[in-house]
Amino acid sequence: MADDSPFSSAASSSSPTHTSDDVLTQAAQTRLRTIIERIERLELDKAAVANDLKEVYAEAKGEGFDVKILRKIVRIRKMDAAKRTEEEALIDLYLSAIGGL
Amino acid sequence: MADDSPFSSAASSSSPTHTSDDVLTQAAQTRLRTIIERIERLELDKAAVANDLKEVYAEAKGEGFDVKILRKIVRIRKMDAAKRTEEEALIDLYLSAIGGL
Amino acid sequence: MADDSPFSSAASSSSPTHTSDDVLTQAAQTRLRTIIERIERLELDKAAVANDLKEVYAEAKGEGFDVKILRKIVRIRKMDAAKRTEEEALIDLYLSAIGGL
Amino acid sequence: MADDSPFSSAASSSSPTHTSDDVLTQAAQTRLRTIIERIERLELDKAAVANDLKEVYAEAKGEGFDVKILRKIVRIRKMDAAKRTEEEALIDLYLSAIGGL
DNA sequence: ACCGAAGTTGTATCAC
DNA sequence: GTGATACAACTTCGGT
Repeated sequence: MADDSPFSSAASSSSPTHTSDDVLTQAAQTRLRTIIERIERLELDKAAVANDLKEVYAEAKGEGFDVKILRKIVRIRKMDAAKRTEEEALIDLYLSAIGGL
Repeated sequence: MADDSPFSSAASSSSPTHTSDDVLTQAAQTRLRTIIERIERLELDKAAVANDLKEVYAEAKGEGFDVKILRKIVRIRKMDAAKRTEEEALIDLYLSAIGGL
Repeated sequence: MADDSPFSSAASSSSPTHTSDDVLTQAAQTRLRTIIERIERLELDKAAVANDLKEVYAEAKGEGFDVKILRKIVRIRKMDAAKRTEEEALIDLYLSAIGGL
Repeated sequence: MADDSPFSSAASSSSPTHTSDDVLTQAAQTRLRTIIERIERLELDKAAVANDLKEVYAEAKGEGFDVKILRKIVRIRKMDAAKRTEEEALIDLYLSAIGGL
């Protein structure tokens, strides 16, 4: 049961010169760096899209639409009817159980 | 596989006397009320603390301190602390990843 | 004090032919539809990026990297960046507080 | 128009020995420290209350209550009737404007 | 499959 | 009133 996974045991710091990281092979370190870079690149993309969304909402707001309501619309359209009904029923139930609003 | 959770299913209002549902047992209704009360009490506490904070900032402002700067200092100090915590957690994680200490 | 914002007030459904309200002008309705579409398109993009991220993590995991550690590293690096930004902002604030540079 | 506010102009660093902070008088520095401490103390309180809340919800969940619904209940009770009605009306309006769900 | 934790999103408050 | 910031809620993900 050989173990070549990057984070597993294997010995460390042969010398005090090394501040860190000789638990990982050179290859694994490079690979790790690549992975982190890909992730951070994707997070940038994500932020960009999020920003675009913000802009659309801002623009809509500028034209007089109510952003809060727009968001609710989008959310409701995403949610299926059954779930919605069920949730409303539970709310009513709880409310009446504690004696109304 | 008994089910004694407050909702389950079961039908409602056997009699018109009850404005509220009795899908929840009397006990569950009481319990629910208690929970809601505790929550609402805690939210009051929370509001009180928030108010105290506002007052401290207002007082500081009255003495000529720049609130925006104050907030930023507090924020940076919080970030410091958080980062330290995260770093410690990372170390623990590394340690466990290589098979405990 | 003209009001050309999409909602305002005004009454509804002059005729039973219309299932929907005509409180919104035809133009506003079209605009609204366009906005919703743009939003939903962007949410698709967002989901796609999120999916790519998941894949990178999954792949890394397949190579033996610990996902939790990876995430923490990314998180700490993000905090670093944020902290640096905050610190620069603080300096600017200090500078303006003492009357510019 | 004398200016004795802590953050205002006044000259600085007479010597390179001082890394910082002689823009503020000794008294102001002490005062600043006190303020920061009070703020951080209050933030601890705030965190404690938030934690208590979490516990109440967790406990309720343990007894079979649906946390999501509990939160909605609390929110609804806080929100006044008028607002709620208005919001629902707007949602219906928008929905019908774009031709239903 | 569930549970707890983390991240993300939406909302409200506050200062300008 | 608008933007920033802080708060709270909901969803997702990884682990068990």
